[in-house]
Amino acid sequence: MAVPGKTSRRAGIADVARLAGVSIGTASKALNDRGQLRDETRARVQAAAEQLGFIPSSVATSLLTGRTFTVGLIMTDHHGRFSLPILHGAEDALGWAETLAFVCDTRDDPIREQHYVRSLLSRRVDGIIVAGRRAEARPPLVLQRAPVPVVYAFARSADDADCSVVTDEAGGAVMAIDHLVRTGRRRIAHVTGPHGHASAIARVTGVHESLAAAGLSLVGEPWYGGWSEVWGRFAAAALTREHPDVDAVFCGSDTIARGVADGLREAGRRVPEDVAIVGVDNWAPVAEECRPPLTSVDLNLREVGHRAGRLLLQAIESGHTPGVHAVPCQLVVRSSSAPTLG
Amino acid sequence: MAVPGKTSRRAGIADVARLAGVSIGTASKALNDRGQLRDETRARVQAAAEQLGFIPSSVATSLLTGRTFTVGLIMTDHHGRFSLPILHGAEDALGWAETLAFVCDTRDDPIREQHYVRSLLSRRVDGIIVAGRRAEARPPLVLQRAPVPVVYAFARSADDADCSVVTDEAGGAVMAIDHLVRTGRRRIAHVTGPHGHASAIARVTGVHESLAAAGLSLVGEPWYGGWSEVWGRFAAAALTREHPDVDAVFCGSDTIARGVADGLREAGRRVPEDVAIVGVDNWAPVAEECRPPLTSVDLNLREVGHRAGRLLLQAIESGHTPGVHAVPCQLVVRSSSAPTLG
DNA sequence: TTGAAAGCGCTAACAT
DNA sequence: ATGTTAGCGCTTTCAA
Repeated sequence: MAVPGKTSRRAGIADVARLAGVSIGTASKALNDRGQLRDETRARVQAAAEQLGFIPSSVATSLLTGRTFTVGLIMTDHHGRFSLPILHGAEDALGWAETLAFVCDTRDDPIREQHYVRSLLSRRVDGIIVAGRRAEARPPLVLQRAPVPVVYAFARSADDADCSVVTDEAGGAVMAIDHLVRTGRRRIAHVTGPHGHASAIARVTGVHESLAAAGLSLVGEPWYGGWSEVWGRFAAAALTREHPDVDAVFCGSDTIARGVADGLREAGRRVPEDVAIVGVDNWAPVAEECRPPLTSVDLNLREVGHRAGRLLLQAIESGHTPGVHAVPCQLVVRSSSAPTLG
Repeated sequence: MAVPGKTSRRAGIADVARLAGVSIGTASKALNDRGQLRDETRARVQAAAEQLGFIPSSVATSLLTGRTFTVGLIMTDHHGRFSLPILHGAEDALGWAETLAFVCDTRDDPIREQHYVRSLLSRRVDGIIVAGRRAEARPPLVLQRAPVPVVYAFARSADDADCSVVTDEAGGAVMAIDHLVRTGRRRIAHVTGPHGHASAIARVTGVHESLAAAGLSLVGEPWYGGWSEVWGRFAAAALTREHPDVDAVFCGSDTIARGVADGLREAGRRVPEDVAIVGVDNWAPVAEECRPPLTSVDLNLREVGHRAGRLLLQAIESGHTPGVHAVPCQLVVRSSSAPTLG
């Protein structure tokens, strides 16, 4: 009995043609449903292809057509909290293996990035998606005069002639505040990440805007600190001391929010009865394990990736769509912001 | 002024040759440092290539040589907690853009997997890495008679003639227990995930083995439950009730461990003074935010990926290395298991 | 030292 | 309805 499952050489279209007793050109037509062929011939060729386990080489057709149906996906955050959803969204848009993505983790190192870009260009990718790590704009990719479409996702390009897809961070903050106001909260505080961080700034803007529209104002100043739980706990303790009447806290991240939840509980406040909490990221491992589970603003990164993928395909096929495209956030309500019981 | 940075068509070697005033063959030799050429000619060609921003097409050379310097990376867990470190390790092994990886997220769907495999084969990848989601063996990939090397990472192939790289789960448990015993703990309990889960089973085996070697035995039976914090909190409460003299808990995951830490604290036990805790995964967002920060068994997934990448390259270049290759775990000590103070 | 030509696997235009 | 041929961009003999 022969060794199953392996042949020494991969079957090419020439082998298929030979087995089917036709010319290579005829085989090509039969396999691609083109030209005028007798049904019997078509069937015979397809049977031969089947029998040989023939899978056409896309490298040959790429050479021919100039299109590879591959894209590069450059990611800069190696923990993948932001890049992965973007990747998944992009995969959706790229049609599940129609177009395949080379994933390149640059670890935020420009040298490595340049290295990867060159490698991608040499592989003749049809386009490149750059998935950023933060809300700040990033310098555009250095393409060596190669006319390859690029779409920036999450972190927009500093050059507005480029095409970028971002989340509407300020809009997310507006959603959070509106939700709190609509569920009866009036004394709302804001605990967030480092001063000067673009995401923090955008959210603070949204917070003020939304509160002003409701005729309210923030309890105290925004509390700037870090993105950690320990900062959240610390802030909660200080907050209840300085503003005992606070009835809601909007946090710049789920991690901070979880810290705030623990801090409030330990300060004797009930969540959500006494104080409601809303976070940002809707990051399951944090939002769902929080006590109580966290209402959170989802950044819709998957949709950002999907949009980026679609814009990239469009750029490849019809043309460039410059500008910054904002994807709205989405509020996911859990127990931490249930309406006040009273 | 001309539009900068873009040319309508990509420069090919023919353009370089024309600009340098040599034949295509000569240009090729000059650019690849082959053959016998006058230094001046070589320099002239390289200058021309530089000027045109020429980047050789690897699709042409792939067609020629049959090697694409690409691999497929199939991942099955879309949150990426396991796949991402594997990807990073593999990237290291694949030489930072020397060989590029197509990332395929199958969402654990066999149909999608088959789809991706076909797509990868048509792109003539040199090999495939399959990054599994759990410790259980998985059915081997269905390759349509294509002689493409495959390495399974984390979840081994059910066929032992395949090449798999896994973590030494039992060994990791041994490390945890040894650490606890060496730091003076004697009454050790084990709280883990679902009964029947392969990872849980392997760790329990290691636990018993290691305790027996130290002349000890487990406090009670292993506590099987879920992988969540809430299970950890529940287990901690029950554990302190049933075995008040427990002085250490080894947990099947960091998430469980964090729950246990909170549960113990709320039951009035001090961690690590009264009870030490060790988790598994060394997952930063959990291990570092835990109160106190968690000692944890690192699964070394990055090394698993690295090893898988190296084995794949080896399979491509020299030959197949069948069998299951185990990568040892590594204990990362933090405060939750500091030696007893008394 | 350089140029010319064949060929990698495939498609498409043209010939039969 | 089927076969033949040129050529995608490049490397590599072989000839000059």
